[in-house]
Amino acid sequence: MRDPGGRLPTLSDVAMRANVSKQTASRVVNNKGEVSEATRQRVLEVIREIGYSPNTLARSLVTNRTFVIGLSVPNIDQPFYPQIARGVEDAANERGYSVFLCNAAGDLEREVQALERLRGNRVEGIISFNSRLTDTMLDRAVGGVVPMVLINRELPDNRGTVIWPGYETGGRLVAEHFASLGRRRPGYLGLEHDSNVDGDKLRGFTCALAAAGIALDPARVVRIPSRLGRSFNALVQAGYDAMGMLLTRGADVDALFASNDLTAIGAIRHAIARGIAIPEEIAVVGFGAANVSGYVTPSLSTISMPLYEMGYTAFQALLSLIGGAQREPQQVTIQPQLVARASSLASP
Amino acid sequence: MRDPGGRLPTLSDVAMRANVSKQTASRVVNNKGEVSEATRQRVLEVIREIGYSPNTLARSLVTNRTFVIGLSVPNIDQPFYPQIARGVEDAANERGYSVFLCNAAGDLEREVQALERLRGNRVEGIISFNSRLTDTMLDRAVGGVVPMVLINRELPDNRGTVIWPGYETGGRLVAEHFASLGRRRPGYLGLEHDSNVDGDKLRGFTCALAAAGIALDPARVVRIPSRLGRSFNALVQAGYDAMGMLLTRGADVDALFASNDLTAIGAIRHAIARGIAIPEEIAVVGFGAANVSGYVTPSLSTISMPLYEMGYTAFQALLSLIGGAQREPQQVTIQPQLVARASSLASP
DNA sequence: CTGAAAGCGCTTACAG
DNA sequence: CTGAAAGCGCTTACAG
Repeated sequence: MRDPGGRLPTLSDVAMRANVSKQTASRVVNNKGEVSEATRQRVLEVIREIGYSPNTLARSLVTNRTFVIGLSVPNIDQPFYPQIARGVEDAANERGYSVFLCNAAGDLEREVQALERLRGNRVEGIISFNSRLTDTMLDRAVGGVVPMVLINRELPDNRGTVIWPGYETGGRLVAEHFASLGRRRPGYLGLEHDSNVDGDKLRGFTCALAAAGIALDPARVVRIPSRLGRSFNALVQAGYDAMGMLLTRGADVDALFASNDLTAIGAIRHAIARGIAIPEEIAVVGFGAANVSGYVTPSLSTISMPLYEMGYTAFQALLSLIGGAQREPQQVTIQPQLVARASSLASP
Repeated sequence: MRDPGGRLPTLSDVAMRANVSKQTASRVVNNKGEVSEATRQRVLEVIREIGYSPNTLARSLVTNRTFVIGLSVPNIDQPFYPQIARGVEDAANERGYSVFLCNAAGDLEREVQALERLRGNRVEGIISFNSRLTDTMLDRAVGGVVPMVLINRELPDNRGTVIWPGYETGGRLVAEHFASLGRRRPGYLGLEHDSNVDGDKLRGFTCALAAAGIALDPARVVRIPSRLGRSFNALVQAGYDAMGMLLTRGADVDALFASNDLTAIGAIRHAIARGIAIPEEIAVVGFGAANVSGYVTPSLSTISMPLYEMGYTAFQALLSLIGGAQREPQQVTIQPQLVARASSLASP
């Protein structure tokens, strides 16, 4: 256990019991450098005997490499993030890296602490999703010295890599979908905290609507005031309430684009509770392709982001920063797709 | 960045520029030991100037403490696990600990590698959920020397702590629910990989049924052959298929207990696709209280486990192992609750 | 209130 | 093929 036995066996212990130098023991542990077969076997046996496992911390101290990266997300307990996390971790493991997971929970102080802790642990890089930190906070936390890949956010000096999902394209796809369905009174249900993300979605939506000769009436736009990192149920509830506001306001929408699958689900539930037929009276499209969206009733049309691939790509981008292969600031865009389901299509 | 500038500033750099010894610099960094206000200010300024951040690895090497724990789950991209992970991480952060997350993905080799990596990083303890490793594999991987909390699994020599959710109680609750609804032909839909977990659920179910004078006909029991760590959609599909088997077999069930919310959802979809009314013809109850379960149609009755609390408790148990406060092997049981919804109740 | 020395467990040149 | 020495960045007794 901990205190009683004290420390774990070290390389010196191995060396001593095998009658070789630490140096030689190290050679067999790392399988590098020439060692006679006889001594190799002897050392390996001692290792097995005393249950030796190399102390990675000590190794890192001298090699200056940890093979660890940090991943910061607002809240792993929301759809989207687990799939992204899997993508990151799978990519990382394939290259011998481990992942520190941090939930920022939409709390600035907590996010700063998490980043500082990551830096203290000398992670080789950080992937940060939806960071709400200001440029200076970010700089202070990581000292502007840890390679970073940011998703949904710009970087201070164009250092590192920015991954920007095609939110604008997503908004455009929804607009074209509505137009093709002959819906002329579209509405938008967004999230305030996601200002830049939301802005992109709305911009794509508005532009493509305009191109189809449809105006987006401001009376048909609602933004949910909310902080990041809310729970699953809280987001559904927020969508429910927002739909209430929209309807109470008397907005006669015949199509609704909700910027998040969970708020879309809430909005639909509110509409149904009021006896409004979905999609006949209001066609609804969400965003994010959460797993849930295929199993609600009516099944939810949504803009699908390749989440796993996004995580996977993020790690690859980070790795090329770590390797120093990439000098120029880079911007990666990932394109979404429309998945049309019952909530927007006439016939299920 | 990485190679170019080379290493980050060290405590020696701070000491040199502040004209003090490393020792004194260390005292102000750690806020421990007496330092005159003048030198403290001088040192702090230098720290800010050169952007010094203590190297936790070096510190850990001498203190023999890392304040890091490992968390191994089959697949974070399934409901249940994210909420548990949040509970673990929140509890850990409150005590100054960080969490290494590992997805075992139902792959034994990957799980062993993950554990070895954790040991190499000298995590102070490990929480492992649903490990499929044999006792010997587990022992080899962690050297029987890292404090562990296992969920859903026994420990080799009764070392550490075992958390066992009240699966048997859960099964009993479902049986009593069915009995009170007057259902006399219950069926069971389980997962093969979860043999011990499944066994408990089934045992509780069977016993309580018997107590109510109802027999569980083996023809009404199906077990899905499956490996651990499957995706969300794969589990729903598995439930869909299993329901098909049950119905094809001609089992005339009037109530179904599915051991997992996702397989329950799949089973319901299959039934509906065949024109079977839920709950009128078959009452369905799932297990796990996944977030989704409240939003499908009909909403899914389920056995609710306090997932977040489970994670939180797991960390606390681990901490008491780490502190050496606890010597005796401990077994913690967490009790579930029935959440009755439309899939089992006559009126929604 | 401050500092010189030793050591945590490893690897990296450098000799032989 | 093998080893003695130095050092990674820190903290811990021990002196003054």
